[in-house]
Parts: sequence; structure tokens; C-alpha cells
Amino acid sequence: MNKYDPATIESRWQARWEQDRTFKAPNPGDPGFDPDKPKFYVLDMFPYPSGVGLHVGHPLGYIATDIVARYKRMRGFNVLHPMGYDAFGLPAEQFAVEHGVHPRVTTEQNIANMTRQLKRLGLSYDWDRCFATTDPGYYKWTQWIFLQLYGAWFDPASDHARPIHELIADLDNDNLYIGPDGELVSPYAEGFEGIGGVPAGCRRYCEMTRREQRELIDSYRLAYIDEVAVNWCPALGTVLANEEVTNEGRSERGNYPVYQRPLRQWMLRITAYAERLLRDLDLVKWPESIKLLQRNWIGRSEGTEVQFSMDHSPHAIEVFTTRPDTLFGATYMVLAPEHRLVDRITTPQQREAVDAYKKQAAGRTEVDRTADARKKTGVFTGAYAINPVNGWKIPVWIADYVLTGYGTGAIMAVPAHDQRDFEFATTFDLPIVAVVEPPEEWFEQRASAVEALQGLDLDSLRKRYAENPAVFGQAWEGEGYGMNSANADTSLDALPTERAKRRITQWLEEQGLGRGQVQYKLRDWLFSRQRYWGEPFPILHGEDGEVRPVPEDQLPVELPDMEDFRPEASDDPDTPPRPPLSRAPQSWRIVELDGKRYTRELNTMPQWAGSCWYYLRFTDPNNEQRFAGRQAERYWMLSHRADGTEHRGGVDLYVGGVEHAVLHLLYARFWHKVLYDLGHVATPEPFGRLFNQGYIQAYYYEDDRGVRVPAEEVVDAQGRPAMEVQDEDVEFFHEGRPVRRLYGKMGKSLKNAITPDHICDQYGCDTLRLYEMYMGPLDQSKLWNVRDIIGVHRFLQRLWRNFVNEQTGELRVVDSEPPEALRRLLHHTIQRVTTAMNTMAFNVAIAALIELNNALVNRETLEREIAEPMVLLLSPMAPHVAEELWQRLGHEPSLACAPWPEYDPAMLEQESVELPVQINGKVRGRIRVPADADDKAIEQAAMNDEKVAASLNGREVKKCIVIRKRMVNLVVPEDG
RNA sequence: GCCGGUGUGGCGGAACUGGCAGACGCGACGGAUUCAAAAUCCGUUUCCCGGCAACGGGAGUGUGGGUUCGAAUCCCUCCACCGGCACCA
Repeated sequence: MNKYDPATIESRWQARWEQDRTFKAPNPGDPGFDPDKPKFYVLDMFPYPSGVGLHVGHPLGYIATDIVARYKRMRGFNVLHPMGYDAFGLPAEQFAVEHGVHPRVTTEQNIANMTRQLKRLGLSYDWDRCFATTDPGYYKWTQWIFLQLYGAWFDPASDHARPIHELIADLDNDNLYIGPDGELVSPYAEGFEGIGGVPAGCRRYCEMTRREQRELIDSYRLAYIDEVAVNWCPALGTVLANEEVTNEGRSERGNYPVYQRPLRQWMLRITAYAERLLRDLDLVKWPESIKLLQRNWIGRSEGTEVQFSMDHSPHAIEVFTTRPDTLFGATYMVLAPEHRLVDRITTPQQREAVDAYKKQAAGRTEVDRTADARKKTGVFTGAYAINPVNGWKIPVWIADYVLTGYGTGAIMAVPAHDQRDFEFATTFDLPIVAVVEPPEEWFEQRASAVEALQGLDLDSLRKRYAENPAVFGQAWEGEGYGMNSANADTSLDALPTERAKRRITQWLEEQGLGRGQVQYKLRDWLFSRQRYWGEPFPILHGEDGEVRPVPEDQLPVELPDMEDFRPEASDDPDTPPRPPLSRAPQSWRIVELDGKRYTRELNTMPQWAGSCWYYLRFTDPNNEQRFAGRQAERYWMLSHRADGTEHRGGVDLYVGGVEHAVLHLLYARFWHKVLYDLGHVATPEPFGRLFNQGYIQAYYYEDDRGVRVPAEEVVDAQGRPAMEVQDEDVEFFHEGRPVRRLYGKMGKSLKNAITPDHICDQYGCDTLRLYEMYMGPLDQSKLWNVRDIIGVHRFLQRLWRNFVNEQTGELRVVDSEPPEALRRLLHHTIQRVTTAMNTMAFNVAIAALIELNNALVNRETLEREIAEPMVLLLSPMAPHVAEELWQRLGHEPSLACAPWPEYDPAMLEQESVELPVQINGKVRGRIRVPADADDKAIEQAAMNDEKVAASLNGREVKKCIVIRKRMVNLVVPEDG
């Protein structure tokens, strides 16, 4: 083989790596494990094995992590670099339904195909660690983790999860009592100290019936059943998580309508972890933008909970507000239509109107609501509440602009200082009272916007505002000094917002009417799905309502074989959900345990479950005793800093797309924290460092009906394939019909996918790897451009010719000394490539290697001193050609663990340097001075330069700025 | 509407911590080689003005301003595109 022949080289080395288990990562205790090396865990977000396989967008991240893995091995790390498949879930099931095959069969086929594709890319995974979330040996432990959640509760006092039996013990021993609303009351808590016996209004656990006890305990579990309003999608035959529903109120997958309806479902208490999920973002090195997305999703807000008593009614309405300082301006209240008090407080006269409104609100999907452009609607309940600070009797309304799921589902409306309330008050002619003084600028801005206010001076505006804020046309939502805010007891007048908030909250606390409170947007995680292709719950239901976990030694609960695994889809939103497992054989559904008959839970877990902990399984994928051996988990998840201290960083580098910013990453962190609290894992966070790769985008084409056509079939007017045409303003055609060119993320839905196989066939995977890395910064999205691939391919060909004489097939490498300049260039290249590796700027690393390679063109021979480091520098990015050359250079097969080249800093030092000379910041000449010249000498040299002297034209140099080894700047007075 | 990101030649992009803008690649143009083509090799390629040329002058990193001896880089204004959230009290 004389010419560069990627096909031969690549298949040979891939076979070799597989045969030699070159990339096997031994665990502590395994043969070949070297305890002296530090560890590095580099992980990809594992793919979903879809029927169409990979397109060139998938490997972008995989190639990057592979380069890091290979680089770290050469740097002397034990590298864990695994790959697996996230194979449960809707798409696999739908694919199976469409093709009439069992999802297990299609999933296995898809996995086989994707594995083949991945192996062709020469990725250095430890394939012995590969698994799919659908393997019973894996989901056994997914079920086990679910049981950990089921068997735990969140103790707010210690701020972490504890085994549920500890709660039972505390209740049994009267360390805790049960309050009137089922809350846990500690006799040692403030206010109860020193008082013996049961606190007022509380009950003892031992005095409850067994059923009450069970219900109480169940209500504290991290996994619990609740009747909640869920997103029911009849067309898919399943309920969906909030995250799986679009803003338009349709299913993310399939775009079917979604309806709200109450159902009994498994929930996971992620809200208990809201604060820690937020706070611990400080522990991880993630892109700020992703942290921000998570913070927004968690949606923490600080405020005050306030009780409003009712006029002529024993009920009280509890509201949450972030602006307690505006309490004096609360002129009415609004309940969400679904609020539990609505029916109880509505007066007979208003009942009909309220019922009608409730019905209408329930039937309204998000689409309808947004279509209204947020027009405020609502109905008066006929009831009145009492504003606790000033005793005003204020009307209670219901309106759908108040959401059930947030806060208490009820608000105090302060129309003067909340735009939504202002609009509502204006629509229904409710009173508006100003209690915060806006700043001057706002008055000025309003005065120019509102006709009735034009020409008024500031004092008149203020006076006007105090009398009638409605005239100003909008609410002032900012901060300011309090006004109109005093009662006999306390006053917020003239207090700035922050202080007013504190004072009124304190006052409310003293009166027993409220307290400071933190609210989160985050809701508990709806965990049931009415699907077949998911993990079965390890849960049994007794006929008496008992919920019982499947004993650990009976895990996994395997999916039953079923002929018909289709969900029961329907167009009727009122169809009750019927999980496919309800049609499973009776032998599966009915279980006898300790002489008692149970029915299995028939729902399955959502797709996110399997991906919540796969990174842990990779540390010890074949362990049958534990989800991962303690030692293996600790070894790969903990590391040590240079000073020897323990770093609980988890996965050292996790690479994947931004689309998982909130869902997968939040769920996985939640599970991890539960496992951490229960002592099963060693780190508080799973992923110490996260990196988001950009998308590969590509052109796609739509015909005049807006139907997308396959991009590879589109041609221009000359009949050339559209993919090879780059110019703007070209007309394109598909089967003779004109089509429009658009631009978007590569994928199946846009019909613009290009498979990596295609590129590998044409150029080899080293070229594909280089090209994907050379396209630009890893974290940016970029356009797939076939035409540019040739550039990196030429680089590899040229590299080959620099090493190998194509005529004779002989190596050009010799043992003589290289010229000094070349040696310097090499060391400079080592430095550049090393820096680039550390910052994952692989495009820059490749550019540096191309430069070095270009300097070798047209030389008859190549010195070993240059050749060997060069091959090593290239090897993480183009490993096949590097291995081939390394072997031809006379080395033992793999360079996978060869030491990374070091550069000699002395080689980067030049004896003399060329400096640009600027005059007033513009380059006017160049001088060459010794590298160690001092400022004076450099200044003198600059002044002596002919061109500089000419440009100076006799002007006096007022100042000379010398930056060593960079430039000289002479400051002179401006000419003329 | 709110939050975040990005904006550099014909194209993808480079530029340490404020210090020579346009590395490297694509494309284009010119040349060598070739019967010819492909491949390969050499050269030119930000724009404008002057010059046969070597070269000289000016402008220039989305817009306008500011800080600085010096700004792609820092600050403010606006614009465009991309992404997230969206009645969250």
C-alpha cells in the first residue's frame, strides 16, 4: 500500500483495537488496573437507537469526547469512556407499531446498526461496558432506585432524604405528632418547648387507624400516588409530563391535543429538592446559560404567605405574594377556577355564573388562552374577604389568569402595582389604590403618554396619582416608597420597598396572619405512563388499597411478552386511560405474596427514568449485587486535586445537546441527590462539568405546499445536486417542481440527514472526524457543508506523502537532525496543540498541525525527531492514520497510551524578534531587536528606523510605550 | 414582553489577560506539470485610491457613541439573527 488508503487502514486498526481490547478500562481490583494513575470519566449523552440510525450531527459530540479520552490516556489517566443506549420510550414503541414488530426486536436491530455506525468512527469506547436501558439486568436497578424513592421521605429539618422507617419510628416514639392538616409537628420545635404532652390540635400516630397511618406515611414518600390534574393525550393514549407538552398545549411528540384531567398517578417529590437543586449549581462547572435555564425552571421566589379571613364565613383564603409591601393596596382577590374553596364560598346568586365560568375554563386549552391575547376574564363569587391590614371588605373573584398549580392558587390583587391586576380591575371596574410611589421618570413618561395628564407638573401628578392611579393607564410594578399604607398598629409609609416587605411580614407573623415563604415554579414529577415499552413499576396493589413494593429479591419485574402492545388511542378526551399492561396475561398481572392476592401496577415509567442513572451503571455495568459496586462508583466519581484533597466532582466531562438542559439534567441530579442522601453514592452532584455541543444544521427543502422533500433528491437548474451548490439565490427543484431552501437542525423530520457512513465510504472516518472538529468551535451550531470536507482530506493525503514515498512505499523518515527552524516550529506546534486540547478548541489544534504539515511539503526526507511527535499530536483526532504511521515508524501496535509530546520552552524563545512600530496606534514600520533588549534600546531602535523617522516627520515623541515581544507605540502630537 | 447567546473577507472560521485583524481551510483567479483532464505543486485573494511594478495612502471586526497611548476584545445605545421562558402573583 503506497497511497493513503483510509478504507484499509481504518478497518485494520478498528479490528486490532477490538481484538486487543485496547480501550478496556479496568476497575479497581481488575487485572491490569493501575492505582497510581488519576482517573478521568468522560461521558456522552447516550443516544436513542432510532430506526434510521445516526446522522452526521450525532457524532459531533462523540468525536469531541473521543479526542479528550484519547488525549487523557496519553496524559497518563485511567479513562472511563463508555457508551450505551437509551432504548425505552415512545419512539421505539411507535416505530414498532408502524412496522408491526415487537419493540424488543426493533430496538435490538437499531442498537446493532448504531453500534456498527459508532464503531466505524473509531471511537475509543470500552465496549465491554455497553448496555441498553431496556436490558432487564439494567432496569432491575432502575426499579430498585424507584423503590429507594418509595422507601424514603424528605426531612425538612435535616434538608435531606431519610429512610421512611425512621419517620415511622419517630412517630411511634412520639418524637413527631400529626398536625391538623397532616403536617408533622415536633414537640421540640420552638413554641412547644417545655410543654408536656401532645401539642394543641395534634394527634398521636399510635392513635390512628392502620389505614390512616398508611395513608399518612404514603403521603410523605418521595414516590407517592396522587390524584392530580395531568396532561392527558388521548391520541397517544398516555399522560405526559409538563415538559413533554408544548406551549401550544400539544404533545411534543406527534403534536396531538392535550387535555387537563385529574388522574391518580405516581409522582416523584422533586420539589423537596428545589432548593438544593438550585444551590448546588454552584458546585458544578456548567455553562452559565444552562445553569440559568435550570434556575428559571426551578423558579424560586421569595415572598409572604398571607391569610385573608372571609366576611360571614369560617373559611380563610391563603395567598402567596412577592410584594407584601403592597398589601394595603389589595382591593380584591382572585381564586383559580379550580380552587377548592370556590364551591364553598360562592353565593347562590352567583352560582350559575361561577359554574359556567369554571366549565368554560376547564375546556379551554392553552391554545384558546393565547389566542385571546390574554384578555382578562373572570366572575364574581359573591363572597367577600377581609384585608387583614386595613379591614377592607374586598370582593373575591375567580379568573383563569390565576393558575392552580402555583403558590396557593389564589392571589390578593393589587391593581395599582401589578399590570395583570390592573387590566382585570379596569375591565371589571374594581377599585385601584396606589400604595407605592413611583419615581419621577415614570411620572414624566406617563404624563407624555396619557393625554389627560399632559402639561401637569410633578406635584400635580403625584397628587393625581394618590387620588386616582387608574388615570395613569398602567400599573407601577417597580419599587418605591410606601404611601397610603398605615393602620393603627403599623405603617409602611415612606419606607423603601425592601424594608416595607420586612416590616409587614414581621407584623403579619406577630398577628398570626402570615409568614415569610419561598415558592418554586418547579412541580413534582409525574412519573406514570400508559405505555408498554417502559420499565414496569415494582409495585403491587392489594385489594384493600394496600400498596406494596415488590421484594428486592424478586426484581426485576420483567415486561410480559405481549402480542398486542398498542396503546389505546382515542379522539375522545373523556376516554379513560387504559395502560397496555392491563391486557397482559393474568399470570403476570396477578401475584400472590404471603398468601395475599395483589395486582401489579399497570403503568410504566417515563423515558427519562433510564437515563437518570446510567452514568453510575457504566462504572460497574455487570454488577449483579448492586446498581454499581461501591468501590467502582467511588473510584470513577471521586477524584483528587493536586494538593491531595478529595474532589467530589462526579463525571469529569459530560457532553451533549442543550435540549436536555432542564429535563434529563434536572431529573438525573434529583435521583442522584436521593441516592446521595441515602448513602448509596459518594458525590452530591453527578456531572461535575458539562459541555454543550452545537447542532449540525443543514439546508432543507419545501415544495409549494410546504411539504418537505428529501434534500438529497433536490437539484439546481443545471441538474447538479443541491448539496454541492453553495451560492445564494439559486433556484432548486425536486422532481421538476420548484422548492424553497430553508435551514435547520439536521434530522429525520427535516429530511436533510446525511449519514456518517456516506462520508466514511467516500473519505474515511479520519477525514470525517477532522472535518467535524474543523468546522468551528464545538459549542456553536454550524452548517454542514460537503464542499469543505476536501480540505481536511487533502491534509491527510499530504501528511501521508510527507511520511511515505508514494512511488516506492518507503518511509521518508530518517534519523538525522532537523533544521533549527523546523525544530522550533515543531515545539511551537506542540504548544499550540496542547493548549487547544485543554480548551477543546480542536479546530485550532488541527490548523496548527496543518501548518506544520505544510512546512514539510516537498522535502525528500523527514526527521524522526519531527515525525514522531507529529503523529502523536495528530492521533487523538485522526487515530487510524496515526496508528498506521506509528507502526511504520517501528513502534509496537498502539499509541493509545504513548506519552503526549512535551515542548521545550527554550525552543519557543527567539534570539531576535520583529516588532511593529506604531505611531499613535497605527503601524508605521517594523524593527528587529534582540529578544532580551530593554525598553530603552527598543525605543532607540524604533526611532532609528527609516520609515518611522519619515512618518514622524520631525514631530516630538511625547511618550513611548513598549510592550516586550509585542509592539512599540510612539505617541506624538497630531499632524497639522 | 422578560432572560440568554451570537454578529469578523465571497464562505467556515483564527486572534493569549486590551497590543501587528483576517491564522488555517473552502471557493475564486493566475502559473507549473499534462496530448488533455483529474490529482499534485507554486503564487495571488478584506475593500477603496494611486502606480507597469516593487510599493505608497486611506477605510475596516453589525450601528452610533465612550474609556484608553492603543479596542474585534472593556462600557453605554440601537439593529439583526438564534435559543429559552412566557398571565409564576
